[in-house]
Amino acid sequence: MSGKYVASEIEGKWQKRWADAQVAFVDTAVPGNEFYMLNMYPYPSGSRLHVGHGRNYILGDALYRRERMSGRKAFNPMGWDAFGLPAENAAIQSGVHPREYTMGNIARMKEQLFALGCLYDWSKELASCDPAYYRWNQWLFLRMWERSLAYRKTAPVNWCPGCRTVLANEQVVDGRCERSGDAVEIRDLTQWFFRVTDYADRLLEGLDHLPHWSERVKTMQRNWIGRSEGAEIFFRVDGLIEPITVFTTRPDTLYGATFLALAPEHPAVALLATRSGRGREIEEFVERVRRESRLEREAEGGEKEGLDTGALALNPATGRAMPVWLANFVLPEYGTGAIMGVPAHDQRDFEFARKYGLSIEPVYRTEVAEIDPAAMTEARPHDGYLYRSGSWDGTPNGPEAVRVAIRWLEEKGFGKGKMGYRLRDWLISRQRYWGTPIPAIHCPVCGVVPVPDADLPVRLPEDVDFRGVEGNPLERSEAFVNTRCPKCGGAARRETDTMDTFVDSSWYYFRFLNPRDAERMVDTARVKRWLPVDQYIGGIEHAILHLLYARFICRVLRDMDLVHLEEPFERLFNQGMITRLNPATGKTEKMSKSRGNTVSPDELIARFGADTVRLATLFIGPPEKESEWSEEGVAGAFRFLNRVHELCLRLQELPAGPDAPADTPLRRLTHRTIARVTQDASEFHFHTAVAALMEYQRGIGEALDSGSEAPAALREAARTLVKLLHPIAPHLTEEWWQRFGETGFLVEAVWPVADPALATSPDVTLVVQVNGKVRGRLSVARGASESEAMALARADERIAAWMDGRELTRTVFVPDRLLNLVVR
RNA sequence: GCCGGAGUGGCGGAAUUGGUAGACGCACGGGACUUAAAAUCCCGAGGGCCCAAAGGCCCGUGCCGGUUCGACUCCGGCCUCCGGCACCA
Repeated sequence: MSGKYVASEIEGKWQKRWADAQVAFVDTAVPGNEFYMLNMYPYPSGSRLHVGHGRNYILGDALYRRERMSGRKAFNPMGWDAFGLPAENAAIQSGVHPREYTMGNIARMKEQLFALGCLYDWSKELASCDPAYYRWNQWLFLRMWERSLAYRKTAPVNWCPGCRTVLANEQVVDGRCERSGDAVEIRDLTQWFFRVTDYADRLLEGLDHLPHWSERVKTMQRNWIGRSEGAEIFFRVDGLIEPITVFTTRPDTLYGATFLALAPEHPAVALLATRSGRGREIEEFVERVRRESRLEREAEGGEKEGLDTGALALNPATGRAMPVWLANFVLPEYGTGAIMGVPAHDQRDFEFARKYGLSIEPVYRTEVAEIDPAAMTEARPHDGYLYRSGSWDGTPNGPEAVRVAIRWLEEKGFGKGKMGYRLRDWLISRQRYWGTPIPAIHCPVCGVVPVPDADLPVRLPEDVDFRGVEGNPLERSEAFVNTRCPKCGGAARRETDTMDTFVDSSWYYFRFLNPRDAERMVDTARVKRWLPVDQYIGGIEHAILHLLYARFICRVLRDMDLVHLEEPFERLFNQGMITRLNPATGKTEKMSKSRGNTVSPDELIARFGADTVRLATLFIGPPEKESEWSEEGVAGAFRFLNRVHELCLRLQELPAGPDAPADTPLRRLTHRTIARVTQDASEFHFHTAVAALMEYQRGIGEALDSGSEAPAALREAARTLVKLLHPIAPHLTEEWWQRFGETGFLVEAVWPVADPALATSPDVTLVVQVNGKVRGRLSVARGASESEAMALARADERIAAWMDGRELTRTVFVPDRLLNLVVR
């Protein structure tokens, strides 16, 4: 081999050897010394593993290698989130079956992972589109159905016209489909849901026990669950048998409630329409509001539209009649779909009342303020204390006022305390082919019947044509749709909805422990031994999608006694995105295929090698933040690896010398570097670890040049350098491990341990300050006393000059750090 | 509006149980090598001021104030940016 660093030669050789040795890398567990790491698994739809997206694989691999070298039994599995819309959309355009498209993408991505030198436990590989995997989605669905955690209902749901399917609320961002960007419409459809709202409190409470998750993600989940404390109040309405129930966070303002407003979708609206003389008007209003897309209806500053139904409700506190209105700003899915209007203290209610001439009655005031409702220009804050509120009068604003109101409501039977949530049930139906078929059968006699366990999996049919097709192709597959009712044996039709792909990803982390198990979904004993996942690495985009669903399904499995844990992921690391200047827009944007500013790793690997790409990616900045990609950074990384290579060539030619494990400057540098790199790598701060290694490389070179270092110290430095650099640049370092005459894989070698006696130097620089300003530096022996330092300081000309003619009033001495002389 | 996070050189960033601000890299300038260039290596550099030079002084971590011998770090009040939620009752 030539003296020059030729990345391709070295990397090809080691990638082949690692691939051959894969089986040996898969460990059996040793309890108490385990490490289970999970990269957010790639989507095959992202057919190119571009550098931006690839950062978490490189990060994950580097951490995995370091953990292995630290003697932990680690495994790093890979699963493919293989179902999804992109594959099906590609099929519609090209006619290629989604399976073929998906498998091609997986193969391509695997090649790129190998090319980057990433080690995964391929024996645990799984893909969600495999019937051996998705049958357990179906099995889980059936268990949830038995427990009423899966159910079917007709409800206004989000419909994406571009994807031609319904979406979960979590997949709607600012009124648009998070995938296609189309404005989402609201349609009344009968769909399958998971009852995630039953778990709202547990999901919320659990966040308090995740100290290793970022505040950012936890806040996002808290906001999404959106719990608010309040009360339900029942209002009797003339002509209705059932009272109308309202949710409010301010039951203490009940005396100020002057109207009720219902969502046009409220179930009582139909009755009100027939009873009042305004049936036609009401129907028209309902129609008009429902035609508005969610985007229009929730738009900020949208005009408040209302219609008086003519019905009257009774305010249980004041005994007065309140008109019942319909209002476009009342949303059917939050609370009860009905509100009580308190115009005096709520800006939205105030505007509505002003527009339609409804009365305004303040119930809070401060000591001084006398309030004239007619003079108000906006709603008043809940300032001061209650008045005009019967027995509640004089109660100051605050939690106590709410408690007083709830106690009164409960005593009188007019209402009760209640929590409100923003979170809604998880809509899992999708009107698409490429997903897990929902295991249900529609029988004209028996109704909706579950598929018996023995008939699982319900497989996707193969005889499907995709090209230019409208709607769900499953509906046109006779072989799939036509079946027999498992109960009565009569002719029946199969459910053609498939599941949201987030169902697949909600439990795959359990499946890595028994990927080929045909007997059960999860292996409870192995889960007990390995879970929770020690370290999860993923992007922030899953903060309230995947990560909320996974926490939910984990709890469901726990309640089924299949797993022991409440939280699946102990540590969560959100790597930041890589941005890059987009030549088309002139702006720095996140790297993505759709924006056309990606950097292909293939090209960079061909030019510089995988080690350079890995180094540049890790060195670019702190991994939790987003960082801008630069070509110059890659060149810098390449230069450094060349310097390492050349240094290793010189170290290789060392003459054999006597062992002299002395305390030398190089040995001190070696052990200080071990301490730094070990610490940095454990915090994912590979960028500072690289900085330490750059200093180390230069330090070893200088030690060599000096000619005075003990050969033993140089030999130690050579091996330490490749060990510490290995997680970051694995190929070059494996090569040098071997050339230095070591045997076995470096990835299986022992991570070096810093000798604390050597990691600290015998001399320290003591800073001398006068009145808090640095005026000099002294080199003293570690542990020097205050009087020794004082003597040295007085002997220093410069310091003496600063003290000259002034009175020393105080000295502050921090051993090994500083001496501060306070003078007057 | 509510909640969370962040503001440090030309740039990416380093340093926080309060103790030398700017490690490491990029870009830049100078030098060595070379016929020359590239590549490589070495040196320099926060801003301002004094000095022939050696060297020295002042200012400086978004802004204002506080605590302290000493503040990027702690406290109070602001400003800006990023992210989440929001006609949510």
